[in-house]
Amino acid sequence: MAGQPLSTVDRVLELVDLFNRDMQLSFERDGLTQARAHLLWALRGGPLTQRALADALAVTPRNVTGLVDGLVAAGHVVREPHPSDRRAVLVTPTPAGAALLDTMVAGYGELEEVLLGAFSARQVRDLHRALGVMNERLRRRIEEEWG
Amino acid sequence: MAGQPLSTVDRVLELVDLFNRDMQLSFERDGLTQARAHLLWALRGGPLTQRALADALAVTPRNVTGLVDGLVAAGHVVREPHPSDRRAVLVTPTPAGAALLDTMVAGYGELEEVLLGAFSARQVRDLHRALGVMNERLRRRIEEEWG
DNA sequence: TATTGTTATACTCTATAACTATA
DNA sequence: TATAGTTATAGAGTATAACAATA
Repeated sequence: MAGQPLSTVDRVLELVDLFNRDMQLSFERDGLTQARAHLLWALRGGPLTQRALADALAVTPRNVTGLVDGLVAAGHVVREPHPSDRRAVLVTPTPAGAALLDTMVAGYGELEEVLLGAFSARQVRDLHRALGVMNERLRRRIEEEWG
Repeated sequence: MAGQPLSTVDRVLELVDLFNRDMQLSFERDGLTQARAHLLWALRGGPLTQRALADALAVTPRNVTGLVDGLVAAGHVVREPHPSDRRAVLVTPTPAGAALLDTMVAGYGELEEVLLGAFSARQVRDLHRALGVMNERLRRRIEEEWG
């Protein structure tokens, strides 16, 4: 293992690991677990019902109940009645939660800077395209192999 | 959000998501959870003590005990006495576990094929280098920001 | 009837702390 | 004393199944 040159996929895997580590550390600093941060992130476009959150997070409704409970207890979100469907609740960030979302968005921009800082515009464009192609292939492979 | 062009970091994040999804599906097909697959993967270079596994997986020794228990019950690994240290155990793949490792290695090669298939040698080289630079920066950022 | 969210229950992964057997 | 691994205990995330309220 040691001393062997890394394959390109190794480097992608390494990037995945580093990403996860960095993000988890960020979330912990903000008092969020990864799962709760993920849910909060899903609200950056506006309030969602728990059902919509379950779909967005690819997780069961029961699971969303627990995550929202935690975020409510921490003061990051509130449950509000849905205006037209009395079965549903809308999960909405509190001001504190919205501020946290802002810092997440900012950290996101900073990450872009860190990762792409010293590349030329052309290199960034090529990388952007290559990543798009890889994503598309991986998506197709998942579709074909796992339905 | 919808319709907006994806930034390069968005594409990296998307790749991370797809990777995790694909791998988790593979592991489930092989009867492995993600954590157990990770441990088994760490054994691809040969047997390790549980202490070494705890370090490799960045996890507590107690946790390794549980994961090894599960893999032993499933017949993927065995605990063997360490030849020179009677406190330690060596975790070794069974033939079944080794076969599983082989399929993991093969799937890895296939992934390389899927992801890089239609790129030119030069494009792959550029991508390889870019990923190396990004990894290095992310590693440094983590080091600086989180110690 | 179908859907939204909850209660009940269980399993996996993770952590800390106390302990045993060895080094 | 220090290290390898286990037992004890606890908490978070996840799932399925049964249920109530509403559509």
